[in-house]
Amino acid sequence: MLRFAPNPNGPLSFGHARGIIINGEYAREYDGELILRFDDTDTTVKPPLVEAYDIIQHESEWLLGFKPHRVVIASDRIEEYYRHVDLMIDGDFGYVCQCSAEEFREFRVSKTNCPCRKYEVNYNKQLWNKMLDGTFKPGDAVVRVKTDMTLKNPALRDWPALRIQDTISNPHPRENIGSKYRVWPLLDFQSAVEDHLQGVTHIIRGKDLMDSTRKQTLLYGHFGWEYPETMYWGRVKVHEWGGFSTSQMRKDIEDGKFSGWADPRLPTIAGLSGTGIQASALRNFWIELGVTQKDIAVPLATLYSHNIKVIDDNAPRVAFIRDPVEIKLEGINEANITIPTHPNNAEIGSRVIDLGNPIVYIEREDLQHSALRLKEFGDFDIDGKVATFVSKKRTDKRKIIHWVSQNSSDSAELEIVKDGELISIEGRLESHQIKLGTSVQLERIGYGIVAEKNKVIFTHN
RNA sequence: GCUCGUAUAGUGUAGUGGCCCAUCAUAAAGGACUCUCAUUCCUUUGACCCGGGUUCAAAUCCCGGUACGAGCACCA
Repeated sequence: MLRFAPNPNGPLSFGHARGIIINGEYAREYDGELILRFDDTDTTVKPPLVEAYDIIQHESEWLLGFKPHRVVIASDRIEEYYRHVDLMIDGDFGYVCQCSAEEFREFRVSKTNCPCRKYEVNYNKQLWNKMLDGTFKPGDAVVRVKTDMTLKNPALRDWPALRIQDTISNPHPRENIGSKYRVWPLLDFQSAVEDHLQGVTHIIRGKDLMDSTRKQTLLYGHFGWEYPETMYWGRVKVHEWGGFSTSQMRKDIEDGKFSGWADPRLPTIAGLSGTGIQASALRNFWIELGVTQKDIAVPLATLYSHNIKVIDDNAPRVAFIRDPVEIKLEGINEANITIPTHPNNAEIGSRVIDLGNPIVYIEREDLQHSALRLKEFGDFDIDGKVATFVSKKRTDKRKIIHWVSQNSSDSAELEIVKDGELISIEGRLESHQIKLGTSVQLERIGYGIVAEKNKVIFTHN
């Protein structure tokens, strides 16, 4: 029983894909189950985005190739967490602490017990009720787990389990939750209790959560539970992207720097899939990286190479002419020609090029040669804007170029992300009946995805 | 500062004491095929952080060093 637990403060991004894919893959491999859990217990610092709940479920399914077996939403489970606070106070391994964060920090550093620690169970119950009924305001009190203030690792000393949030000013965005609760669990407590309740047996997560494991293991000890088997992965940086965070992207989108979560410049799942990265390429990529604790920096080329393997066999070939120059063909007889859509996959069929009007477009850059071969058509000699037919067969080693006919092409746009900038290239795109969203290969340019009838978004080359 | 963790070719990764003059992928270079600067195929280059120790035997175990990273939030 595994789980992946994102904060729904935005849709999934590249890094989340690792979490869902690795956990999902282990679940699949060992006939286990995968829980998708929304850890939406912060309404102030990283408030959830109400649309994200649905989007994340769809994106998870897309990434995994199957639906998560169970979906759990932490904000639906608050009463359950309260119940465990009662158990914790009754068992005298939890207490209400009224120190400020700064005050407690000093106790943590000096390894001394805070004064709130010594109170009786009954007094703690009273204080806990004051947290719940609103007597205490945010910052006035917090529930702590009793560990040991002399523990070697400072992170583990009497760590905080629940705090008060101002849910009047910052209501939870889910309508049925809203301002219903003022006391909310922190990640370490919520996650620990929920993992036990759901019967999680294995946790695979980032190594930034290593101390979480240790904190939670101490709590499990108090409850008499057995902590799941845990593995960690290290940080992954993609050289071409640098650092990014969901919160920052959210801000940039709100500021209008990006068109939305699906902006092709963003390393979100929506952005990646929109530029033609396939779910199975992402799966192969993350599975290949595996679960090591090393911090790594990977080039995008690795992901692209996986993507090419996925799409090439079925990517129709299409011509797109950048910086097109009109050329008149002399000496041809055919009104149209038929050429294959894919060089090694005949099943994809063929395309018919209309030459009723003997005008074609080629890229300006190719015009510097005086002898050219129009691919799948014939050899031509170029003189100015006129191309004279020489031969159907190849007569020499002249350069082979892609081209489109005027009748069988439309003006179109190729959108490319380069160094974080969105660049639009105008040109002529071969007329086609390709379904939107299909990955194609623009001959001599690279792979792209048909976003609109006359707009292709570049994937990679 | 305290605590925890990691260290194999350019980049990733396999390898848990002898099958290792170290696997695979990717990148780079060269070549074959090809009516695309694509795909496919072949070849080449290229690595066990440093220093000690244990052992008949160490990439693999231990100690120290160094480098890098993470945690010490009333975020997740």
